[in-house]
Amino acid sequence: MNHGKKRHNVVAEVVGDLFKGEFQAGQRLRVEFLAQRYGVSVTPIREALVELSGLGLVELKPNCGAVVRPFGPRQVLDICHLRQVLECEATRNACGRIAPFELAALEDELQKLIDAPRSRQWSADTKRLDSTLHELIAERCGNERLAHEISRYSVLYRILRDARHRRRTARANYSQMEENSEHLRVVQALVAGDAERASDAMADHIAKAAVALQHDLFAKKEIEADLAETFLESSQSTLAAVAK
Amino acid sequence: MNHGKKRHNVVAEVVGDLFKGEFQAGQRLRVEFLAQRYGVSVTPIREALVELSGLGLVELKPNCGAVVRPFGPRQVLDICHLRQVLECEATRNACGRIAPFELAALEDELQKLIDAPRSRQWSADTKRLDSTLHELIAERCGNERLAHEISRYSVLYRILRDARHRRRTARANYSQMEENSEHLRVVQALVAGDAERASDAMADHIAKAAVALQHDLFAKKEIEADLAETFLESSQSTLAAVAK
DNA sequence: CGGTTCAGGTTTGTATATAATTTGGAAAGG
DNA sequence: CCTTTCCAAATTATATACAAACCTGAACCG
Repeated sequence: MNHGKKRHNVVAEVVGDLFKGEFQAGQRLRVEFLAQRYGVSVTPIREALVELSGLGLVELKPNCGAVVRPFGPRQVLDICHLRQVLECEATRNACGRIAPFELAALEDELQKLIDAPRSRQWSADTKRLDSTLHELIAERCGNERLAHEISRYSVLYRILRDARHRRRTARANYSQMEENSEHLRVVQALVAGDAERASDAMADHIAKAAVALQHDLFAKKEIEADLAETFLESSQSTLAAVAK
Repeated sequence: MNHGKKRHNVVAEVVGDLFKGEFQAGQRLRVEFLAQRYGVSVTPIREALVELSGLGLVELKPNCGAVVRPFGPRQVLDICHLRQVLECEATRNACGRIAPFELAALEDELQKLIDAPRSRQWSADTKRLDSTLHELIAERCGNERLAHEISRYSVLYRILRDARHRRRTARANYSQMEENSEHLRVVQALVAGDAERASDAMADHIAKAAVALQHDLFAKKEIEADLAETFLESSQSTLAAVAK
């Protein structure tokens, strides 16, 4: 039943454990240890380590095995930064390549969600529309490779987001409410055919999501200096400069 | 002596064969076939396929093996586009984080190379400075992950560049001559602390390299429409818009 | 104290066996 | 003739055992 997906499962479990802080940075991951931990043989483990190395989560030294790379607030921010760069470019390029009726449908649904009362269903719909919009933009950006990279990062991001969701905080809910408005601004810019404004709206959306992630995943004191705020500000100043 | 690097070798050989057009798009790559072709056992092959999947060169379907993804002018352009996006962001962020004496040394060497006569040594120096500058910018961009992604793409790009070099054309030499001037403009902007100008210079540099690659790697008729020129123009119009 | 050597443990590669799954085509039915 | 169903061969995915190369760390020697 899960034949042919063991490697994938192992990758997901290791990523989860990494994000939960189960592994220390610099720790060596021995294949036999992992095999026993996850209840599979060493073959899928070895392949999973190659994949994790490609994701930049472990370093694979020849003849020396895998060591886990540092993972903390800084790395979460780096991931969000990459996501911002990739998705903004995709948004800029997707502008004009999405049919008006598709945008109209999205705009309609988003508007309804903004006015609708919060509920379990509302939360699920918000999540669904988030995926829909981001995937639509990636799919239509005209660069399959860019779409591929975005999908690579959405894997990481989704795990982070779910980890945050588990520690439901007031801020998380607040952030989810804002999400629909931020998405709406992106869609409206796309409708208007204004690529730069759409990209800026996307940058703003991802920057705000990054800040929320920082606050929810890590205790305040863990956050060095004010990395996250700096990220947001620099993002906004870029916007301001372009908007003239 | 080869121990611990077979997977890496297989990846390099498959990439080379892909770029040489040995494999058709959509073709299934059976592990046993590849094992025989490259003279290794199936384990390194499978691991190499996982890595190639991460590079986006093959698609890995569960229980169905690997199929090669399309590779042609469009894909080369996509690679260059990604490279442009990543390196421009790195350049913008690296601005102000590179010591003046390092920049001065680079500026000096570039200036000398521009004035120097062409020779085998000159060509080697040009290549060396190219790596030095791009690596320096990636290293100092303040985002390890961004640096990691750039390095991933430099692997692909370097193989493409070497493939072009094998088919030495007049255009290739001409393009290499321009390279030093383009690099110089990047360095000068960094010296001036002008992040946007540095990023724009980098965008221009990579766009021109992309166009040269297109013309050297593929016969004119193979190039659908005028993809490459479009890329260059859109890149320049973006620059123009930002420069106002 | 610094460098060398050596043994143990780990990774990497090879070989083989088994289970699960896909695939392609043949047979059956409409 | 076309569609569906089903089976068998091919292939992938996993497990396991083992040999060889290599790193690490510690004892050892100068």
